[in-house]
Amino acid sequence: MIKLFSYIEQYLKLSESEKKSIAENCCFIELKKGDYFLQLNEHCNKIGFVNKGILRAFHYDQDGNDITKSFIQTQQFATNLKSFRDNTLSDSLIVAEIDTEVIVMTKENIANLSLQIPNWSEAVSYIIESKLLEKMKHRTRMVNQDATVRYLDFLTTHKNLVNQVPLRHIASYLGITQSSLSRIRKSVLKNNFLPNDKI
Amino acid sequence: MIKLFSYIEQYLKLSESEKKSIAENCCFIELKKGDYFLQLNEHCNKIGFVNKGILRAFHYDQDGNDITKSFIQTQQFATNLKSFRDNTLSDSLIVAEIDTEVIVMTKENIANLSLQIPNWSEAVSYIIESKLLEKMKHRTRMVNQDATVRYLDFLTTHKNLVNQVPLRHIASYLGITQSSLSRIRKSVLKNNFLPNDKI
DNA sequence: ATCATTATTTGACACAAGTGAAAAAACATG
DNA sequence: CATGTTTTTTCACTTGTGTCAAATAATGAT
Repeated sequence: MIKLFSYIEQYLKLSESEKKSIAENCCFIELKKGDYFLQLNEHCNKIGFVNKGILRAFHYDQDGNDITKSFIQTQQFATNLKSFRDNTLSDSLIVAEIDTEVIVMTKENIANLSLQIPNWSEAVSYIIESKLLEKMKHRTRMVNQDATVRYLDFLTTHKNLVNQVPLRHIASYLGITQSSLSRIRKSVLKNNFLPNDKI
Repeated sequence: MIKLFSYIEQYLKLSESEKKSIAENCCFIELKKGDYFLQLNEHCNKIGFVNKGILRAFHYDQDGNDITKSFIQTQQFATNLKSFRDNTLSDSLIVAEIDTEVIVMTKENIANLSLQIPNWSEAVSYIIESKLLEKMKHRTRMVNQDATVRYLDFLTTHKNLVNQVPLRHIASYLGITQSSLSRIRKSVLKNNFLPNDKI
């Protein structure tokens, strides 16, 4: 819970009573590796804050391939924002990559808090937009870089992830095949992290 | 102005007096081809709504290459959201690709309106988030598709754009070189829009 | 119209990445 | 630890894309 408070306080100073309100408006769940936080075609009416562990958001493409959209690490949020906002069915799934602790707030929780904490809604919007902008910037970068640079980028933006999740998920996240990622890893190792003078 | 009203009314019903308030809180500008709507390192304190024409948002990468981030067509918004929200310097530029009419609202205008129109701020947030989600989805798709599919995608999502902007800008938007785009266009034409059984 | 400029296509070649299958390594379970 | 399963690497081969330069085509200004 401490982590959640300090996260929110980056954007909105909280009094003790406000923290209490927040604590009363969320619940703590533990997911085992492979458990789903969000299923396909579920109405996503919740936001999860990863306290510990790793979640992975993905969807199935037209050929049924599992395509990773994001990895959600400690102190990051998990939800399908489109489904959450518009009450539509989720087109993506969120699964625990390892045993994971999640603090969950429902839409109702969040609405309750907006009555109890001044500027709560504004802060929530601000956080959501910030996260989206960040992801956006990252994705835009990915379109214009080759696979090796994308992988090196990934290593720095997703510290300690590379040995905790299957490489095929990283490959789909990077938009390359697993064999290709394997070759890139080899070349990165051999060339002492500076393949082809990149980066 | 009519277009702006009908756009906003997708999200928030407006009374006549509210429309009047909006009209009083924006200004209409005409940009000639090549004119900038937003310069590098400017504080972006405005949002533009394209009434007619085409704007293009881009940035310079580490090697000084002009990389197109988006094309902004009729009834779409132009701004650098990060700079707008956080009062930081813009790392991107927005230029008119052809002669373009833009309805401009400053941050101050928007703040004024929030005092005059109930739910104005919420609607603005909602619109911004929707746009971000849309762009995000699109970008994520781009990472996992090959260049030909991305180009065909582009043709459908950016109707009538292909013969109004230089191909090199489309190429950088798609994350490929101009020669590569040229070859793709050739093959798409030859194969009657169905290259390699794709799509 | 003509010329200069800019945009687009093409060519030759090298390198990057995909494919499908098989081998090797790592991991889990009895 | 032994076995079966999953994950990762490797192989041979094909296709896609980048690079750089040159050839065409389109555009704009005088």
